[in-house]
Amino acid sequence: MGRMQYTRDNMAGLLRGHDINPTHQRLEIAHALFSRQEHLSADQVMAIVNTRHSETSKATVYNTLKLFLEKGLVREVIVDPSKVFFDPNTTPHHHIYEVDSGKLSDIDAEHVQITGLPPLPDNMVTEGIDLIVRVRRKD
Amino acid sequence: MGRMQYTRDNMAGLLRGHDINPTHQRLEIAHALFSRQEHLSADQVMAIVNTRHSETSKATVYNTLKLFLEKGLVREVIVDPSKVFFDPNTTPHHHIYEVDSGKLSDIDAEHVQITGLPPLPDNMVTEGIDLIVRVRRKD
DNA sequence: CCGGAAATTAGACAAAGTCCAGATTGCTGA
DNA sequence: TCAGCAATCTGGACTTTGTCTAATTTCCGG
Repeated sequence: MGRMQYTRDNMAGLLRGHDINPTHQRLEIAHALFSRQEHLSADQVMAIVNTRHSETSKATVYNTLKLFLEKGLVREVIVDPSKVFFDPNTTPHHHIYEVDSGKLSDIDAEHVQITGLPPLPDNMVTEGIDLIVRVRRKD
Repeated sequence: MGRMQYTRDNMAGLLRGHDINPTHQRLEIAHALFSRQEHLSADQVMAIVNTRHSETSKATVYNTLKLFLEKGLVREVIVDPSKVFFDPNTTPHHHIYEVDSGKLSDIDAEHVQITGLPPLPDNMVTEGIDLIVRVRRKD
C-alpha cells in the first residue's frame, strides 16, 4: 500500500470529499500543506502560496485555513504562544516540540496509552486529547 | 494538613525561596495568582493588580510573569491560540480546556499514566509533557 | 548623603489575526 | 448569450498580545 501522493489533481477530490468547493486559492493552500505533509503556520502558508507573485490575500489564507479546520481537513496545533500551526495529518497522533528551534514533529498515537483520566461530567464530550512533549537540546 | 494560605505576608518568603527579590509589584502579582489559585492571562493579572488605581505597568506585569516562569514559581499553559495562561500550580498535573467558554481546570497527574512514548534522541531532554483534554458542552 | 545597580515606567513598536465593504468569479436559468 | 445572484476573494484598516527602549525611580551599602 503506497503512500498517497498529493498532486494538484487529487487535491480537488480531497476538498470535495470534505464538502469544500475547490477554488483556485483553496487548491493552492491545500497543496501547500498536503504536498509537504508538514506543520505550517498561516504565515508560512501565505509565503509558499505567493512565492512566484502575489496571488492570495492574507484574509483568504486565514479564512481558508479556518474552513479546512471546520471541515476536518486539517488539525490545529497550539504549542507556540505566538502562532498556530496547521497540521495536514488528521490521524490520531501526538507531538514533540523542540522549544529552542520551534521544530514540531509527530508521534504516532498507535502505541501511546493514556490511562487514569478522570471521567467527564455528563454534559461534556471530549473533542480531542493533545499530548505535547516539550524537549530541549542537551548542552 | 490544611491548605496553604497565600497571604501577602507569606508571599515575600515564597518569592525569596525562589530567588526573587520581593518588590512591591512582584508581591502584588504573586498575590493575584496565588490567592486565587487560578489560571490567569497577563491581561487578567494586570486588571486585578490595577483595580483600585493604576499601580503596575504593562511592561512590569510581563517582565514579572516571565521572571516567575524562569524561577519555576509558575507554569505556562498554552491552550488558547490568542493568549498564554499562567498557572500557580507547579505540581505535576494536566489540564481540561472547555473550548467554548475558555474555562481551564486541573487534572491531578497522580493517577494518569502515559506509556508507549518513543525514546528521545540522545542529545534531547524532556522539559515537560503537556496533556490537554479539549472538551465541549454537549447540546 | 552619595553612587550605582536593580527595578519600574510610558509609550512606541511588532506580529498574528479579524473584520468589512467593495470587487470578482462562476453559475443558472431564460 | 447574458443578466442576476450567491459565493468567494481582496486590500487595508483595525485589534490584541506581547516586546523593546530609554528615561526615571527605588533601594542599598558604605
